[in-house]
Amino acid sequence: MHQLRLATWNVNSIKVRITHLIQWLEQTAQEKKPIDILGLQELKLTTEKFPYQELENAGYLAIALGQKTYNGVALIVRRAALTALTQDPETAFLQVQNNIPGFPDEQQRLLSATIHCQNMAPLRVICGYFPNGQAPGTDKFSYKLAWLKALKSYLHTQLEQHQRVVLLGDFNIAPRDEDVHDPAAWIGQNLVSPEERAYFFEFAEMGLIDTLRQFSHPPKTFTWWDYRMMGFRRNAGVRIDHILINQALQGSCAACEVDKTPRTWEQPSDHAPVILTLNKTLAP
DNA sequence: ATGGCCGCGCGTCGCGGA
Repeated sequence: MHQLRLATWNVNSIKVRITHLIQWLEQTAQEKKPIDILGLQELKLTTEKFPYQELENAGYLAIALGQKTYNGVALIVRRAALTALTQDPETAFLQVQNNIPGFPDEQQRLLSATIHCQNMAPLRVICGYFPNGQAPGTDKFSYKLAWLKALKSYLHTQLEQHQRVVLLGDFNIAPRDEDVHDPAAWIGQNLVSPEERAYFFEFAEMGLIDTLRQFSHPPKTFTWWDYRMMGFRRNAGVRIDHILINQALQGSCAACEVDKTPRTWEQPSDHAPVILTLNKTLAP
């Protein structure tokens, strides 16, 4: 294949959603659009309880960083997409980094690894489950801003150390009013506050590109819909799950889409996956 | 219509999510 697909999906409990995940991976493969690299968020279980075996049976290798009940992130990669030298669990994920160096945190929210796929220059993939923040003025909001500040500093060093960087995950930030179904109703809330949005645009100033906005999409393209109030049916959602790439990858960017299919299934996650298609390149 | 959903845990409600 001359293309590589990266995706992000907040599964809202991997234990509950493993069947959906496997089904989605199989379905996308059948459609000749296999997911090669996937970042997961909100595992809601400890690392040792992660369903490594189910994913391996489906042809995927995984690393996970979990905790009981809350948070938790994972990276998975399609074994067939890896190079001959990296096709085993020891070498599929290189330079693995748990959480943000220098930012001690009980909450498991960030996982970085370097991945070597066939006919593709190595990718530094950073998978994040950004704090929700509850509401401006709360302790959780202060924690969110502190986390974002630490992340920004980490991204600076990552961009210096790695040629090709992908930052994907549940950012819990809707960057602009067009990313919110009813901007007036959201004024004063988390996800849309000027402080949170400022970080998103600082990432842009650092050269990180919001890939969905590289392409045209219908108005009201969202990635999360409230379980309540028939949010999905009314398309009352927000766009908070993102895939950002650095400028070295911009020329390889072929498509970015939200896949709403799994959100229509029985007992779905409240988030839909986002998929980025890259044209493969070995050029420096 | 100002509230409606979902997942988790030692739980029969409260918390967190967004």
